[in-house]
Amino acid sequence: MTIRRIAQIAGVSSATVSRVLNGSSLVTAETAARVQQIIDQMGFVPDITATALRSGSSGTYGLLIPDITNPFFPEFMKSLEALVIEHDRELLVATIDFHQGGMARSVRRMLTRRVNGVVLMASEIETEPFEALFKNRVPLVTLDRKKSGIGLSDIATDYVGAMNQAVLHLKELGHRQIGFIGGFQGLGTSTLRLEAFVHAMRNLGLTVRDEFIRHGDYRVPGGEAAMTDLLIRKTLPTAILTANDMTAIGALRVLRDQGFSVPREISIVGLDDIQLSELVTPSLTTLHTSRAELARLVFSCLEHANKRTPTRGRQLTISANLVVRQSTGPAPQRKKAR
Amino acid sequence: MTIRRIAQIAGVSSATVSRVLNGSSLVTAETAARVQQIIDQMGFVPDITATALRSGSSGTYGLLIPDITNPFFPEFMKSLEALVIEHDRELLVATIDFHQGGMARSVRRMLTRRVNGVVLMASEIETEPFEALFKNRVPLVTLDRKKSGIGLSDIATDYVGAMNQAVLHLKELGHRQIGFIGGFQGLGTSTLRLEAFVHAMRNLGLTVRDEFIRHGDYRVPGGEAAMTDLLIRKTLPTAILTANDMTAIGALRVLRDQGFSVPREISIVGLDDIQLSELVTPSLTTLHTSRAELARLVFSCLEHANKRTPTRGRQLTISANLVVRQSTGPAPQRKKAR
DNA sequence: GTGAAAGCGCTAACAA
DNA sequence: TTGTTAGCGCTTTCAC
Repeated sequence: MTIRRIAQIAGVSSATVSRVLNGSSLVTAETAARVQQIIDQMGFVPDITATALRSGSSGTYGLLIPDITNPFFPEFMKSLEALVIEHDRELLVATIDFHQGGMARSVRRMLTRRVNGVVLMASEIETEPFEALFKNRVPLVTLDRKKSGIGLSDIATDYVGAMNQAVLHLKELGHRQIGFIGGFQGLGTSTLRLEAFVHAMRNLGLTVRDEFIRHGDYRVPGGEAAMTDLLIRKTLPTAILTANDMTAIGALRVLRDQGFSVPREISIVGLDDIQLSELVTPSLTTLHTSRAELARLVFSCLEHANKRTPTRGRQLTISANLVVRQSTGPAPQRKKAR
Repeated sequence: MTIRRIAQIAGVSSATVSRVLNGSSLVTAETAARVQQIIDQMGFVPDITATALRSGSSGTYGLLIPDITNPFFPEFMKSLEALVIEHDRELLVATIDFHQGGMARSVRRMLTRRVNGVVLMASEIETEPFEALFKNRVPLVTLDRKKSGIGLSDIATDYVGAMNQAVLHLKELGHRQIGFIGGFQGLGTSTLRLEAFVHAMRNLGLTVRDEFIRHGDYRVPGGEAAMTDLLIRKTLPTAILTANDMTAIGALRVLRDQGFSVPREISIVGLDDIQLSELVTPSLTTLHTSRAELARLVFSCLEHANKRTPTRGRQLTISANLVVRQSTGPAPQRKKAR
């Protein structure tokens, strides 16, 4: 069933059917009604691939996520999908495999489908595969890269503000020896988060001790490994901040398995506030980032860039706020009983 | 940049470029090399929307999921996406909102994009929106509907076998009073799971008591509500099976909050074995279903149906197996100390 | 207000 | 082995 067939049945031209489908005001209400009736009657659904070809635009945005298994991403996707659908666009999701040049392949997939924009939910990237996007004038929205430019927008979380809240909370609970389990070493957002931690500590007059700092992988195993490693030492921090909730949950598991009591002996703070953080035991004190708000910002950057390209992208900021639950408590009374 | 432009530069026809792109053996290695070099050099990526229009097939499969926030689905998606990409196809994901006719809208989205098949990850459906799929000869793969036909395949989990394992496990631990928190009342897979529970109980000579049966919603709140409701009664079951892990986790939370000890006072069994089930405290004894295996079956049904339509779909079965963790233990010694 | 016709980028049947 | 050509379903000038 095509537009022409409908036209034939309705006794009009295909142009008129097209106009009806697109709600053009150039058609008599009468004709429109008649055509629409036939469309409904036949259950006709226009072929959007033809529209895409004709217009050179697929009405699709690409979403590149590193690990769909981290609940943060599905939660975000849900919000973004709702916005995208509401505006009659579509979302093409690709899980990027950091190994084996999966990045280049994902970008190619996006290019071949003629997406109108790409969202990259990772800051740890070789920029090279993305040259292809710029060359093809496909707008890109990134997170925490803090670089914007022609066709390139970025949304950065205010980790400094966030870490300040967390460290202040711990300081008020009497903690002085505070550790940090980060993301990947020396890369993009991981560096940002670590630096924000260091900044907050200094800002509040606390000393950052290198031996209390470890790296993870944004997943549970990384948090476990880092926590295990920290526990080998004689002196322990009384509280630990982490790069994200999954890391914190990994740390929590190791502590539980090794018989430590949280928060009595050690306090843990996550980052993201995924649904899961409320479900673990003890529930996780964490820095909440709004997935819905992030999705809104991402979407507005995409649409902005699609107004008329090439456009200068935007640099936006989003905040994170402390949510106190049960994984933080008063510092244990050891040596410095104060 | 188009195929014709490449042809021009290479001094060949667009047909030849097309052949090179599609790895046709009809081209001299020499010509192919020259053309390929120019393609690489120009960073040319063919427009798949044109191919789709021309061939009438988008190379895309649609995936309809009810709740991307339930970790089961991302875990499944990951496996399915890998398979789909490997075969140079694409996945179009739609979260179906059961309310406000979101189902019909999702189906329409799929139709308009000319997908080559749709996977419906829910059995509780009004069949009506799916008529449109059949009418347009789009193969459909469902779960737990136990109906197959022309262009309709189904993959059913062997809940009877699974529930048998779980009930046997509990029986061996001395449990006799076993309850069940199901999914939605009277719908598709929910009914299947409940019936399987009843079947297993009878099969193992145990009595099913209606007052120990509740319904949930496959999410944490549903499990919480059902558990809360069960706790109002004077007599409690000593063990509870659930329709899925999220429900079990909800039950676990309520028990913890109300000061019950799991598994000392009451045992809980989940279903799915999502990653999370290992992370909660106590870790969840559950019935493991393989996401990877399910994805393989789903994908094979899709490809099968695309060989030559209309084809008779298949009815497949997949098993679930007990994984014992810490949420189940010996029945408490109350009256029948035995 | 409506229709005729060209063409988006690609593929495949046919011709050479 | 390579080229020519028609046309997939749609939108959009340009006529009428």
